[in-house]
Amino acid sequence: MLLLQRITVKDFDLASTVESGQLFRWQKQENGYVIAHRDELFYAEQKGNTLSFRGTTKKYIKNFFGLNIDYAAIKKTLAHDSILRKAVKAYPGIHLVNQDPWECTISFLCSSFSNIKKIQLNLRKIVECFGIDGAFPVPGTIDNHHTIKACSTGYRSAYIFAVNSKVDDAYFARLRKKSYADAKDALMELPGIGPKVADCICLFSLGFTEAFPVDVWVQRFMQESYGVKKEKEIRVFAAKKWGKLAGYFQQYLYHWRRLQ
DNA sequence: GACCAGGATATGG
DNA sequence: CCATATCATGGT
Repeated sequence: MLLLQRITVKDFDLASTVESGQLFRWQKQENGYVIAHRDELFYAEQKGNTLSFRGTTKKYIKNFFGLNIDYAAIKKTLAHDSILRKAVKAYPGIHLVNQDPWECTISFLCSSFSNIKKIQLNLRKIVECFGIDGAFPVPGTIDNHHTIKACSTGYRSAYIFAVNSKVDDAYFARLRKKSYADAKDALMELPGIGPKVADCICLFSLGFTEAFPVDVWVQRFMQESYGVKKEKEIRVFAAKKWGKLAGYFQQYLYHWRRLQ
């Protein structure tokens, strides 16, 4: 309880940001959240415009939660579209989280045809089996196929095992320097990473805000609201309509439509 | 291009 | 208790 540092925030809501399906290693507490990410472990809570935290630095918190991004401007652009306005109004404080690309990759490899509860279970077990002192295992160390399967990852275990030996932190550093299209193409060469998972990694961990992950909920929304049905057409539509802001919109849409 | 497996969890009947 | 749905991908 002691020694909470404070940051004044605006246009930010911790709860909907944490619970909007971008992050998986968190636990809800009475007043806030314990959040684990890569080798960070911190606690955060919010009361009004005050975000309080302990266990990490102010710099990390600001970068992780995108607190220096001008969300008022993003939402203003968004408000031109009456359909999107509803989604944003419902959860006006959602931010995109700036994740570690390695943990993000493993997380979304687990996500295919799964659900948030189960992904959380998978990651909890992976950290138990392969991590050291509760930190997320470093690239190259999720290296036992049998154990990965014992983490309830099912058929995804083969992908996790293969990707573990194909990437490292330097690989992701190189991706950041590429264009969005090139980074996505590179990711899709990895086993188990298709367009959806590649877009999640691009959006949540590599800073490509034009990435527009299309899952069942986003697909439903896009069909209902704009009459675009096919996954590929949806991505083209979103890129044309929203450009660099597409990823922000996706996050509002996903959370809103899922909780309908 | 359509269909299908794989597998654990939660939810609705 | 059983049926169904779930932030997909790769193989046939």
